[in-house]
Amino acid sequence: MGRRPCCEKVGLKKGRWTAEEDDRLKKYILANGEGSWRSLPKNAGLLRCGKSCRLRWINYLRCDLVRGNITTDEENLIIKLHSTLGNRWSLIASHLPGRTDNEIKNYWNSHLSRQIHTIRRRSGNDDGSVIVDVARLSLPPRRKGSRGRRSKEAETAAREKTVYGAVDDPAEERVSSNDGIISKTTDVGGSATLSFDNDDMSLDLDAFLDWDNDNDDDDIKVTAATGGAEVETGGECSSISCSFRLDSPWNWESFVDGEEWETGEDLPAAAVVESDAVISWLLS
DNA sequence: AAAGACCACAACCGCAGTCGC
DNA sequence: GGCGACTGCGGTTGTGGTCTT
Repeated sequence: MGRRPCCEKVGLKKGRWTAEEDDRLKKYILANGEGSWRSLPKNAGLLRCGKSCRLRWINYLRCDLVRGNITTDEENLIIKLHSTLGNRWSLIASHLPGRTDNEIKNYWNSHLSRQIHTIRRRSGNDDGSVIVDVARLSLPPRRKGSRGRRSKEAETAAREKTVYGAVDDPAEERVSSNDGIISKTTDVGGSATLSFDNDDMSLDLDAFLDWDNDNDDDDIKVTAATGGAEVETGGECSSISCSFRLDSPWNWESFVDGEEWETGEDLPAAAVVESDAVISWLLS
């Protein structure tokens, strides 16, 4: 004998909840408490599956939910927790009061994974090595509803609204360590160089230069070098250099071993990319 | 102005773990 | 110990809103 479905499917309503349904469910649970999801719909006078009621309550109607956008702190925490816990959303959610596993899962899938999506298999290379697209890692998430490539104006406007690592003092540079992930914000004129010592890691130089070429205002200039020799385009590179205008706050996320690095300097030898750790984290 | 593309998020579905009989 | 009910979790899908063309 097979498992009985959680509820009789016939005649039950599906899809979006109405305000009246929400009201009924909320009143019932406030009066009778959570639980007994199977019998709840009938008792509350709802033509819904018990699982649907439970989900609606947990993800939307509960009083202790935090409304509003995920903050930068929460985002950093999610990234950190995901690096150690993987897709165990309920466990991750337990560390973020007022946030639900569904909310975090959706946020990850729609915002963070797209940034993480910058890791790609190197085409034509079957040794499992990967490419990290630093340009895309650095771009803020797209706004809802946008499609395809942004217009230059929209791209510039969105970048100006970027809130990554806001810096109060223009001369200040902040570096935060996060289990091998360094988030670096630079908003002072100068340059920064990111070097990869590991052959398994490289930059998608084409994408990076394409992106740079789309910026008319010259707020960021990119040059690239392979083995110390500058190249103009194409291929992959072992290091990049970027110069920043004074009024162009920018954020770098890279994956190094926790050592700070200074504007205008190469990464210290101890701060080479830990490709294995990064790859396993990104692919987890 | 309209159509189509794309994204964010709500909701659904199937599976697995736990509990009680 | 076996079985079914219940619950919770994670993956996936559907829908509505927004933006571009």
